[in-house]
Amino acid sequence: MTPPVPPSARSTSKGRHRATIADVARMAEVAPMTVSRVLTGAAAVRPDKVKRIQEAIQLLRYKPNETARALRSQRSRIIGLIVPRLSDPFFATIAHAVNNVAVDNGYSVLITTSNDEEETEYSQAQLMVLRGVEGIVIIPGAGYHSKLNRQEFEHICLVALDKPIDEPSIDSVFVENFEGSRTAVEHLIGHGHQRITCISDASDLYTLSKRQQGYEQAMMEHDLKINTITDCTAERASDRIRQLMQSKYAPTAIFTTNGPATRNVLHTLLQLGVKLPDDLALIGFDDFEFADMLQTSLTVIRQPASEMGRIAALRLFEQIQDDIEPHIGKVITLPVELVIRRSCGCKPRPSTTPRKPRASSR
Amino acid sequence: MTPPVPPSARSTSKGRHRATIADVARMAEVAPMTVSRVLTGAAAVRPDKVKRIQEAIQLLRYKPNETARALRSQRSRIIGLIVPRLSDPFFATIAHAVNNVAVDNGYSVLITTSNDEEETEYSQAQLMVLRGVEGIVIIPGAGYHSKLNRQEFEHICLVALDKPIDEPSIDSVFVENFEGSRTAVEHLIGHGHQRITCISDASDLYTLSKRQQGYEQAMMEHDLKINTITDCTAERASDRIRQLMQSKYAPTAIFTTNGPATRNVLHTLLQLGVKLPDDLALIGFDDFEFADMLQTSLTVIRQPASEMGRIAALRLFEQIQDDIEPHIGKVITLPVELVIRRSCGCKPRPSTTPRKPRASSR
DNA sequence: CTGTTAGCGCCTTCAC
DNA sequence: GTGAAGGCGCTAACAG
Repeated sequence: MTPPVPPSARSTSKGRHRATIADVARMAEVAPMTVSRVLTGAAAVRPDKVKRIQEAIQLLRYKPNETARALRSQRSRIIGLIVPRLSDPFFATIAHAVNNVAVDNGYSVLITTSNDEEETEYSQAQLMVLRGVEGIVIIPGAGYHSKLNRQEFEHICLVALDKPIDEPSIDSVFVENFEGSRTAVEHLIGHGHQRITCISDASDLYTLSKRQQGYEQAMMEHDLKINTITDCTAERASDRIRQLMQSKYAPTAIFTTNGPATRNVLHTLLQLGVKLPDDLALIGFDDFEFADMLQTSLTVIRQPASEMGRIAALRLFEQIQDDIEPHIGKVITLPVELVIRRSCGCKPRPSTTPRKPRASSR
Repeated sequence: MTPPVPPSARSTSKGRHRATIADVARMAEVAPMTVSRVLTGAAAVRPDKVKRIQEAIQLLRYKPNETARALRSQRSRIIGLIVPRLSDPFFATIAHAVNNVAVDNGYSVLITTSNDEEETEYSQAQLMVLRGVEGIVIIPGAGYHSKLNRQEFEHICLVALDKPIDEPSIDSVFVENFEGSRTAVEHLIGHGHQRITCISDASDLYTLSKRQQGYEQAMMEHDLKINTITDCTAERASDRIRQLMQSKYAPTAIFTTNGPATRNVLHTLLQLGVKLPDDLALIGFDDFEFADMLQTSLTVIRQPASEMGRIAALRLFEQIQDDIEPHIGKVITLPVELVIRRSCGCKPRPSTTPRKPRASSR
């Protein structure tokens, strides 16, 4: 039982062409327009014709060509998503959530990674527009001002995530970087610490500086001396931390402002044989898998990664569906959560199952 | 200095329409076709006209509509990528690499997550075809036979990654699941272990069974008794491991066959207060961030995630560019690597920097 | 080298 | 209810 070959079939190196709406119309003996109406439900069609058309669709295995639809209707049903790196679980989790929302809305996602490169981000965003995406969710890369504030993006739906684009009218979704950091540092202060150092890894200026500000606020409110290290990259971490721990103002607690900084610091502390939380207390911004299974389980500020992606995508679809002038400048800020484990000095609660790190969405 | 408005400009709720090739042709006083030739370089055009055309392009900020191009030329310059979950760092790292290859080839990536659901995977793959993707890289979901072996995918370029699609003619990229597992188990045997249990989490049948076979092979070659647990899910892990460790055949070493299994086992061992590697040795299949910073750093089999994505995408582009009948059934198998840390019982090498977990590509 | 014609597959518009 | 004409923006095919 070989399937019937569409009348318009031609053989190419890639095989037969798929059936078109004209093929269906011919087989059902109606006009292409009538088939279109059955497909889209745009207008009523006599039941007997509907039946003939549906039979033809079945027989020919007809499926509408979405590219042609997009060209004709100027609606691609595709959104774009730009992230710095997918190899970062935080961004990847956000991407997962964005995709789920898109699928729920009948949309597909065109994704790209900027690799934190200004030009890549810009050219890929442009390309997405040329491909007709109806909107873009972007996590701007670190270390530059995104060019997506340019005039050419003026009329396309846009939601910035995690960090802002330098243009006040763009909708944005952030977390409480300042408040979360202040909470974390206050927690350390509550444990009696006075010498607390804030350590960043010199990447993302926006989130890191907000978190540093939260640290500074907490310190100032308690009349404590501020000590911030901002260049604790993978290469320099070891030297900087050794130096810090050997200085006469060695801290009794550390607050790290993002995942990489936490990782770099932890690594060096392990090498130095520093025991958490006895020799030193530590709280990091951003949770990660296995944070609860380290030598000393880590107390962290958890960002709602999945929720961030979900909210950003939902906001994008609001823009798309309302058909509004997109750039309202709505800012949504999501709360973060202090997840208390052992590294801050808290005692483990005996009868409670340990807090699991970030769960995947769905 | 406001930019000139294209002659065809109309205002809509989303702002002006962008300039078309006809606008450029009009301004440069040539035929649209000539503009097209300048754009694509398909044929030579007289220098003076080229200049006029390029000026017009600049002035009108003309950019070609890629949807129209795709429709006309039947080449979307888009590939599809289907992964079970992006929240899994292994898949996300692969996705990152696939995207990089795509961008290098001037292509974009339409991504979707199947959430390990047969129907989602199938319908999303279909949708991608309707959107005109020139090929698909797919990581099939666990727990079912992918429907992408259906006739309707017969003529589209396809590369399966990590696990096979039940159709021998589809190109595939795997890792050495069997060999890697045998190596790991032999390593444990080399440490003198005789009672080694193999633990899986009841997810992906293909990779897990290959890895179990590798374990069994190593055990049989050394006349050791095989003991395989296949249902060590997050819910049951705790009971199963307790039970195992208290039985009179309690193992002296464990081999876990994937990341989740490793995680589940580790978690329970921590709760039970089992010390690695003294009370029990452990090797897990699949490396992860922080594997080197756990209570006892973990010895693992590392999969070349980034390389897997890169190779799969390259193979897809070979299919696309060669314009061959796609389904050759080429199988590429990548080697894995035993990363020795502490949990297997090896002594740390003093003067060496610890092996870092999976690095991100680029 | 350049322009004309035609049409990719679909849907908006307007007759009937 | 239904169909014919036309065009979304672009380029293949063919003249010249």
